[in-house]
Amino acid sequence: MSFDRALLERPATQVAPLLLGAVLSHGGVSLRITEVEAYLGGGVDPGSHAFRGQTRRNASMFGPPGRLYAYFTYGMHVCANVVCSPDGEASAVLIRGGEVIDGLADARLRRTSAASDRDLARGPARLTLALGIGLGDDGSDLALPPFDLTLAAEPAEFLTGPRTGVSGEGGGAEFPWRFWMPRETSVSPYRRAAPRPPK
DNA sequence: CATTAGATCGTCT
DNA sequence: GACGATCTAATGA
Repeated sequence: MSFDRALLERPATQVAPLLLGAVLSHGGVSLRITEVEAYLGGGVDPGSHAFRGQTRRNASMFGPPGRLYAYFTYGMHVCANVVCSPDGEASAVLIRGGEVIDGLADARLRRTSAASDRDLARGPARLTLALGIGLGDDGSDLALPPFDLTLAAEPAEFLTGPRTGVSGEGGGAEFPWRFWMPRETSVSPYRRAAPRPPK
């Protein structure tokens, strides 16, 4: 197989740095992952979809590691996670950014609004679009076609900070679970969670 | 570069 | 009924 599944049987916070530099392929496009965020289960992570236990949407997070957790948000976007932790325990790593290294033509066709090649997969929703990942792919095994995930041979150098777009308790400095590779232009710009209007 | 508004709908309370 | 693990286009410095 394309990756050691046992490596993913750990909490997402430990798996996240291992995914930096890994290559994810789907839909004729391959990209080198440069930015991720970790989300835990067990009720310890207020920013996680699994914070209040299992629901229909987050069921994949509770499944075996090495599968895809894809969800729909903001009425129009799909985001992709790599499921971590043993079967029955929920945690996942959100893939936030990457550099397209193969299938540039296909990626451009799906991302007609991208201003430049570096924007093709810069941001979680842009990334799923570039790869052609949809809700129907939720639960797919990333080690099997049409997917492939190959971890980097050498551990990547990385930086950490607060997670992007997470509001409430999970958005603070107590959860510095965003991981990215320094000097990579495909890392998405940090955005604070949108504050709700004054009344 | 920075900030802002608007789009848009499934999910959970 | 409110709120998103967001993006794009538009505007101003």
